[in-house]
Amino acid sequence: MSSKPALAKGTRDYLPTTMAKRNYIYNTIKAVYHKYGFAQIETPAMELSQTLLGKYGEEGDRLIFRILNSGEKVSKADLTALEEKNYARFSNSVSEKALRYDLTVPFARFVVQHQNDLTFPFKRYQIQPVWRADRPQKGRYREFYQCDADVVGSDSLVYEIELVQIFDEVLSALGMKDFAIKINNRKILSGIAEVCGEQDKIVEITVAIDKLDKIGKEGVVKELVDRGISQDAIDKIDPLFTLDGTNVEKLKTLKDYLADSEIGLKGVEELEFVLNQIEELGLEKAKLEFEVTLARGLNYYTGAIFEVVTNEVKMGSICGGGRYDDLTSLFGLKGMSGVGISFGADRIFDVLEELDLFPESVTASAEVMFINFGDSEQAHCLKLAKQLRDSGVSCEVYPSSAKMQKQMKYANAKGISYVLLIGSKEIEEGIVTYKNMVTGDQSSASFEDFLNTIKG
RNA sequence: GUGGUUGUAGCUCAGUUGGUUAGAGCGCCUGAUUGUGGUUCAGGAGGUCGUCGGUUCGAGACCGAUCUUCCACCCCA
Repeated sequence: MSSKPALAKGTRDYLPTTMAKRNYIYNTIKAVYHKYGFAQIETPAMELSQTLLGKYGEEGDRLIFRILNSGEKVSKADLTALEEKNYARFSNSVSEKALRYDLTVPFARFVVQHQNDLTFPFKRYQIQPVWRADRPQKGRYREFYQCDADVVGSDSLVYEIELVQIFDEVLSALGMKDFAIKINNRKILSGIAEVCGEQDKIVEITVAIDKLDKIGKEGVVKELVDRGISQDAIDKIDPLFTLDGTNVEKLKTLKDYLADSEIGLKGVEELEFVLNQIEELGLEKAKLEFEVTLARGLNYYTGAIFEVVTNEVKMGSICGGGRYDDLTSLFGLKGMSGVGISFGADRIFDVLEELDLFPESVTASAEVMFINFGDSEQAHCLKLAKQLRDSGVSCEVYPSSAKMQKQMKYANAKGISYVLLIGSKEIEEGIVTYKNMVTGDQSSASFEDFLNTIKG
């Protein structure tokens, strides 16, 4: 009884050429992370439900993949809860584990558990898949990779600066030319709420104004009304929609606007520091833009918030990040401010693909293939293959003395650069015949000369 | 989670108001070519028409459910 195989919704296989391109992205990111002193860690795909639930807001909880208890444990199912339609309680009775939703919360758990083994400020990076029970769309999957770098144990703005530099360095290295790092500060958003007299509605306000780009001013106003913000407050917020000019000009306006809010001014001050420092240091290709309407959904951010968008392709944000002052306190460790960023590798992949920015060399396979003419020739080729590999040349020996046509086709399909033809004649004369698969040229030489040719 | 959309050969897609044996291009295999791929020519294999059920004398086509794809919301990388 065989049935057609299929993948779970929103998941993908990665073919060799895709993998090569993905690794190119990961390696570029890793190299830069290393340059800034971040060390790699990994955490399990699954966490206890209690570690994840409640950390991403109500919406987030809904998108967490639950793992069903195994075997007899399902008998613990709380059927009363099911009858009462208390689905949350029922779920908890049959599931105690869940797939991680992002890398930041598991990292906070990790820091708390290993605090005695870590040196603070602790700089770590992590490249692993995360899972979300979202409805898939283009550039949006149920399993995707995040490439995070975080620092915990310091509230120094040095790290905000470093993280901006990392965004710039990685994306520039990947060949992107026109992208913007958008930056804002949650303290400014708190200040705005304060100035409007709606401190307790800060989440509602930020969620609404975050959409300015998408739904325009009228849309935001409508959303604010729907979310129960007073008309007075909306009038107060109004000037922010048209905030324009350079970063310096925007900051100046905001300073006046937030004059009565201590926290707001603190945010402005922090932002100003980061912008000034980056101004001095310079960036390769990125533009750093202060955007007061940038809010980001995750509600654990407390200071700087980042988002990176490319102007070359129509696509949502490709990176995000921000500062969180209190994430580890959820697990009992206070006073551990952290700041981190995340590259959305899958979206970056799509961008590079669309802009044709992957270097050709990325997908190259073995450089050399030996044609197989028979058992004794094969033995000879295996020796030469060992020598090639020892000198750092990737190669393979065709596994059987199949028809030449078949062997050549295989080499062609795999993008092999050189095919070596070594039959009885070549062995007798102590030479190799080699064919350049790009030009089609073929010649004979000693093995040493051939080695020099391809290494040169 | 809400509304819509898609599914036919390995891939990209045709397939008339429901009517014999479901097609094309590309790819794949074999041969022309027993030591030559990428070009050419000849031949060949490959389909439970996403799945299950229904309507009908008859369903790839119509209806329902379900899965999947993509899109707009929600939210987000």
